[in-house]
Parts: sequence; C-alpha cells; structure tokens
Amino acid sequence: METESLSKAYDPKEIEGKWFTFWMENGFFKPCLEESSRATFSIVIPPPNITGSLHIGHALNNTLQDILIRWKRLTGKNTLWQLGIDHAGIATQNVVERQLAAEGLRKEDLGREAFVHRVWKWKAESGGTIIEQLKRLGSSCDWDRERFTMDEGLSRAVREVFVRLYEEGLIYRGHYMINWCPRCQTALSDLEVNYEEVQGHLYYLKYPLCSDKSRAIMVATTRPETMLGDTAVATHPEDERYRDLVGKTALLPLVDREIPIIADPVVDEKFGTGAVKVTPAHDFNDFEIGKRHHLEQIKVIDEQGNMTAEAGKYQGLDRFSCRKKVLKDLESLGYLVKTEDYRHAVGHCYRCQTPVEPLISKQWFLKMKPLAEPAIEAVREGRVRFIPSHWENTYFEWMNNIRDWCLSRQIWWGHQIPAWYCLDCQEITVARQTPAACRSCKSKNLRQETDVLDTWFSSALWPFSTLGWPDKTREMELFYPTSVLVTAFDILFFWVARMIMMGLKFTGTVPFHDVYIHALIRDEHGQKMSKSRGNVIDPLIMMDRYGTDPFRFTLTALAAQGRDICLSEKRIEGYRHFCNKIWNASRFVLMNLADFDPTVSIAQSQALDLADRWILSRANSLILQVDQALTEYKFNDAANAIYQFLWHEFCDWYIELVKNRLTSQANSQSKAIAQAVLVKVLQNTLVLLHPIMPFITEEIWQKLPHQEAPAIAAEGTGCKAAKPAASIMAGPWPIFDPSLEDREAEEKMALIMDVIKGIRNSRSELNLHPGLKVEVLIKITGSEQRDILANYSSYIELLARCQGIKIGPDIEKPKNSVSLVVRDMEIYIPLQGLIDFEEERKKLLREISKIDEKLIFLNKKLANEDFIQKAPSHIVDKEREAVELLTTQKIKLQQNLSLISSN
RNA sequence: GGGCGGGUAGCUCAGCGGGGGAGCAUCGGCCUUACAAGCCGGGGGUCACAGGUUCGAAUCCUGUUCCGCCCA
Repeated sequence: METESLSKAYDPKEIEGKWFTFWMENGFFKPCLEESSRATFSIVIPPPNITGSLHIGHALNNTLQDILIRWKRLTGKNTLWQLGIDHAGIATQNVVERQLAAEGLRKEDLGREAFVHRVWKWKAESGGTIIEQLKRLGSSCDWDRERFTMDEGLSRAVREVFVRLYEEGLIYRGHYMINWCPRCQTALSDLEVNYEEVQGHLYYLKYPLCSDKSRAIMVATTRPETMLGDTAVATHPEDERYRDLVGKTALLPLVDREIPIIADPVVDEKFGTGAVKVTPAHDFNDFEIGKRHHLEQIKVIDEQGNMTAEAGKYQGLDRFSCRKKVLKDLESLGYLVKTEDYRHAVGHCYRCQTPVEPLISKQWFLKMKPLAEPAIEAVREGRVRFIPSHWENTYFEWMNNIRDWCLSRQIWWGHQIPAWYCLDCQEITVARQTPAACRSCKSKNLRQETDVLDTWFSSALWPFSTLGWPDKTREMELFYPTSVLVTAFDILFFWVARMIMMGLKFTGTVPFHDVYIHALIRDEHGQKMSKSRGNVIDPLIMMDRYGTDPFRFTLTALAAQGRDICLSEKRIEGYRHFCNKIWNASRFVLMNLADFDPTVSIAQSQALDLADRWILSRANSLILQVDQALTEYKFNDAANAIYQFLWHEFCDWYIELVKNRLTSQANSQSKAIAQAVLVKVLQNTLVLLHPIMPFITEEIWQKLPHQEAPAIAAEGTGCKAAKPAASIMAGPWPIFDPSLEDREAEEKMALIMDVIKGIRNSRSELNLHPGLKVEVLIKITGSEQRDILANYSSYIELLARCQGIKIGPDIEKPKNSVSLVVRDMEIYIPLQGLIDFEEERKKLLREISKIDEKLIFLNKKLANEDFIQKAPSHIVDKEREAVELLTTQKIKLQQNLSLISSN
C-alpha cells in the first residue's frame, strides 16, 4: 500500500487555511433540512458586534462552541451552528460619529436618513471583520446562514414582538427617572450603567430654618450642584434628633426657596448627619421620596449635562463647573460646614464611560415581572440548566428583583420604534406595518416615534428570530429549542435572561436547554486584559505565532468550570510542542507503514501482543473519558485526557515498545499487527482530538490509510451524500466498548512498567550512560508475576536498556551490585566497579526510613478500634495490604543493607 | 450593605471525605535512527488561618483573614 509521509516539522501555516476551504467547499458545516429522523443539535452564536474585532474572549467562546458542534456532528447528529452579528446600536453609532467628526461633521449635518445610510455603508465595508476572523479560528458554523439583527427578517420579528407586547399592555410609555448619558445623548437601561468606585467628597451643607434663622438643619451630599433643585430635606421618622423639625421648612441657600422638612423611612440615619437633601428630578431615591410626598420636580440639569434656567445664575454651566461654583458660593456665605473625603460608586455609561445623569424623561418601558416569573420557573424546574449551576443563584437574584426595562434610545441606528403619533388627536398607533391613518381619529397626519429600541431587545429574540420566526419554518421545527448556549457571565442579565423570557413568551418554550457559562480570560497575573494596561493577548497574533490548533488547545485545556482563565503565552507555546509531538509520532507511524496491509484484523486477534492489548484498552477507555468530559462540559478534562494518553501512553510506551517489531524481519505477523494497532489507535485518537484541534488532525488523518467510508458526509446540504468527500470531520466518532476493556493487560503492563521505572531510576542515580546495557536479576516468588516478566523481558530490555535478564525465586544478590525493591520484588544490577557503596548504603537507609514513617502511620490507624469497626471494610483491607507490602519491602531493604555492610 | 467565587509546588491550575496531582519553571544525565519544540531521572507543598463534625478533612460545617467579581 502506498503510504504518505509528513514533512520533518509541524508547521501550522502550511496546513490551516487549505482544510477550512476544503470543508467549506464540501458543505461539511451545513445542516440537513430534508432529514427528520436524525437527532439534531443546534447552537446559536452569541452575535459579535459589527464594530468588534476578534479578542481573546471571542476566541474562547467560539472555540468551545466549535468543539461541541464538531463533536456532535461527528457522533452523527444533524447539527446547526447559527451564525450572525449584532448591530450594536450605541457602539456603532459612536464609531460612525467619530468618523464624521474626523471630517468635521456632526450627524445632524447629514440628517437621520443620510446618517443611517452611512452606517449601512460602513457595515458593508468593515462590519464583517470579526466574521472573517472567526473563520481563521476554524469555526464550523453554517456560513451561508449569517443573520444580522437589523436584516429584514429579524426586523420583522422585532416589530411583531413589540406590537404584541404593546397590545398586551406590557409595553408602556411614561415619564420616569432614567439613566441618561449626556455624551451619547440617550437613555440607558439600568444594566448599561457601570458603577465604579471613585474618590470623591462628602459635603456638609446647612440649610437655615425659615421659622428661626438662627437654627439650621445640616445635610450631607456628594453632589452639591443638585441642591439647586432641592425641594425638601428628609430625615428618618424615628430619628429623635430631627423629630421636632419635621413639618417645619428650611430656606434653600443660593436659591432662597422654602422647602419642607419631611420624614421618610428610606433615609439612613447613619449616613452623614441623618438628614438628606431631596432632589426629585436628579436622583432615583429622591424621585421615589418626591412621589410619596408630592414634591415638586425641578430639573436643574439638562440633557447635555448643563445647568438649566431653573439653576438661576448657574444656567449654562456644565454640571462639574457648577459644582465648583456652588461650593465656592456656599462657602463664602457660610453654608458649607465641612468637607470629608469619601469613596462612593458613580454610575458611568458602559459605552463611553461618561458619568450618567439621572433625569426624568418620557421613555418606552417593558414590564418585566410577568415575563420574569415563567422564566424563573423554567430554571427552577430544570428546563434550562446553567453550567456551572451556581450561576442560577445570580440569575434568580436578578430575576426576583427585576425592574422595568427602559427600551427606548435617543439614537438613530437601530430598530425604530413602530409607534406613530397622531398630530391631530395625540393618539398613539402601534402597528406591524406603517399605518395609513390614526387608529383613533383616522387622521393621516402621523409622525413615527424617532426613538429606536435598545439593541438587546433584538438580541433577546435571537434564538428564534434567526431561525425564521414568526414564520413556521423548517429550521424552527428541526432546531428550536436550541441545544446549548455558550456564553460568558457578563451578559447573563443583558442577554441570557432576556432570551429565556422572550423565548417562553413568544414560542412557548425555552430557547435552549443548557447554558454553559465560561470564564473570562485574564492575563497571567490575573489582571483584566485591557488596551490601557497593555496586557492584551491578541488571538490573531497568537494564531500567527503558534498556529490555530495550539491556541485552541490552550484555551480548552484552561477552560475549567467556574474559574477565570489566566492565560500566559508560555502555555500556548507549550501546547505548540504538543502539536509537534503529535506530528512526529504520526510521522513515525507513517514511516513504518511501507508494507501496511489494511486488511489485517486486530479484533479479538490471538496474535495480539501484550502491548497491543494494553494500548487498545487504554485507547478505548480514553473514548469514555472524552465522552464524559464533553457531556459534562468539562473541556479541560477532555483536553488533558487526550494529552496524557497521546504523549505519555501512546508515545512514551507504545511506540517505544513496537519499535523492535517494526524493524525486525523475523516476525511479519507481529509487525503487521503492530502497524494495524498504530494506525487504529492514532486514527481514533485523532478523531477524539479533532473537535479541539481541527486542522492538524485533518492533515494527519488525510495521510493515514483508512478504509472506513465516512458515515456522514455532506455535499452542499449536510445530508448523506452519494459521493462523500473523505474527511476526519465525517467520523465516525469512536464508540466506547466495555468488552474491549482489558484489565488483565493493564495490570500486567503496570507491573512491567514499575520494573522498568525502577531500573531507570537506579540507572539515573548511578549516572549510567544511557547507551550502557546492564544485566538485571529479578528475585520474585509469585509464579504468575514471574511468568509475566519472563514473557515480556524483551520490553524490559528495550525500555530499561538491559540485556540478559534473569528471573526467579532463588536469585542471590551478586557481589558488586545495586539493589532495589519494586513491589514485592528485589532487583539487582551487577556493576563491577561502578558502585559507590557508601552512597548505596545511604540510599537504602533513606528508603527504609521512608517506609518506617508510613508503617508507623498505618499501624497507628489499624490499632484504632474505631477505624476497624467504622471504616468501610475495603478501606481497612487496603491499609492492611499496604502494611504487609511495606513490611516485606522493609525486610528486603534491610537484607540488602546488611549485604552491603558485609561487602 | 447584600450575594457569589477563590486562596493547593516558584508560576498557572486540576482534585472537593480514605495520607496530594498536571503543565510550565528548576536541577542532574543523554544529540538512543519520530520528535533537543525531544528522551530519562530528581527535588520541591503544616493544601490561607482558627475551631468543629468524623474512625478519618485539602475535601463537609462555623468563624477569621486576604483577593476577585456581581448587585444595591
């Protein structure tokens, strides 16, 4: 049989790219819509922003999804990985606005229509960067199904949902306090505000009483400029200090407004002086207090963050200059009593980091409670499962305290709210299609709401809108609900919770069964990666430098549940070495297949050598390990199991053990079997590894001889094709077979390996040159073990570098030999003139004392009546056996010691 | 203020009731014909601290402490 060869060294550049094209051209990534019988598996991608480029978080997120989808595809599932991108309202608008600014323009100069047109143009040109980068990563999504949150279908879904929610009364419009970003010029939802600790000040102001100017009430505040809009001072109803003042009025300094002193239970007596100023138009708590006490709302800060006419002489100042001016004036008039340093959390816009301003504004809201309840139930009942499960707590916590969602944004890029105001009767018409006339007065004098929806509104519909909803599509039928959502915890509320709510509301079912929440990636010292810190690891650079496969493997091996990942470039380099190891092992296998006969059967073959049986058993058990690990989303376990097997079992032991058989002319059957086992084990392991490292496994697989026709292959449809292209992607995925477990072979090999390791250890301690072949005598009484070692003495000769092994119960220790104890055997290595007996004596004493320590511990344990009675019997037995073995070993070591002493 | 997660080898982390493992780093020996991006071997840990439960605790419980994150 013709065999192929591999180039001398692993070079990822040569093999990546070409296979991706091959997979694409052959339609391997596509689902099959015609077939109904096959089980399905589907994932919707967390849509990356059009403004984004691939960062390390995307790389991890998509690697894990790709592992799952490739794995399920290999096991024969009809798979769909739905691709798409998000229009990212504010972020995208900011990008294009910055471009305009560079041309000296503002978006108002263009007007809404031209501006939106320009954003679309920008999207067409550079909006898809990240999508191309995902290909580089090897992502096996169906690339022909890319969706966009603003495309026609998804926009239709958005309108449908908006209209239904409005008709049910869940969407409403009203004047409430919202978070406002003075830079982005839009309302934000609660979630879009990041609270950051800042070092600020607590200012103590005194407001004189109207009834008695000699008395005053003192309040503490972090935002003195808002005092211009104060309409009350509040204290706690139980607070003795202020009880007599409640009901009186104070005179607001600088403004000379008479404001009431009231009592409200939300006031914290321990904060500041226990009396707080109340600014109902600029603080969430104060807004609530204001409503309870029917206080006037005086807006002193406008949408630009500047002071309004209500601020009197401060009008036109921005909020921060105004603070300075107000403080100066208060101080000069004696109203500023003291200033303390104070750390407190200030809300910032999550898009531009500008401090947000709480403002009262007319906005569209979605009532969340009725949507949240079934979504809480779904998780409680396990219809949606979080992995790791502790995220459920966070989810419940937020869902139980959910507040209404401010949906409207005062920007231009996004889904314009499908509401029309009648300019004649002021009535609102909400409709799926642009209405011809007002629903109330039939006037044609309509104007559409200019606000757009929060980007996350369309994202919330993603799992079903991408599959064609509200139409009843084949995709919905086959692939909805999706199987799993893979995401990071930072968008648990933004996205995951909202998808569950919307999915339940509009499709009657959960949008996904599992939510796998992976870690955030930090740098090697646990610091968050950020451009300003300069510790960003760029996935594209890593892929260039080390290859995509090592990079993916690194992320996978580090993806332990419930932990952040600290990534260092060193790790990637290390796994690059692993790829090289696989490469060279495969090269070795291919080099030795010159006369390979693919018809040789290794199933149940009596001709199998112990090493063959052992590696086949180990390879079989690896299948189980990988299956289990992936089923439980323990990606790191899967990666490490394969690493361990390939490197430390297949390469370190099996390949070394078959070298003789491959080069020897004597036994052609043994050689043929070794070849067959090498091919079989390598091939199966490559398939197991394929989901994690798709490129190198395909490259090697293609060169290996294989007869098995691909079970599932695809030509344009993902269905079984008439003439399937051969690819590792088509499987089959190896199946764990309990009957292939060969305990006996594993135990025998373990014995042999212990002997080899023991001899190697002694050799190393004696500094013997690896080329030097030593004589070995093994004293062993058990006849079964004796037979094993005798039958496989060639293994020991080969791997422990010795020749002329003598095995028997009556072996005597030769003079001038070192001795070692392995299990219950004694091994002697005669070494005329090479032994330092003093060293040897010390070594034996060291080992005896180690054993003594263990014996003392174990005997104490066994002397304990409680232990004997209460511990499970197999544990007691285990400890007794250990004592027995240790005692035997100790006696042997002592004997050897006395022999040395007599030397 | 409330909640969650974590403190295990020099570093990064597995393990989560039956006397502690991996990768990297380190040290010693090897260019053994797949691989020096390699091979063989070694050293290295009161498993944050203090109590408790248990025959037995890195592992379960309580408290303390430090770090990180989320919510208010």
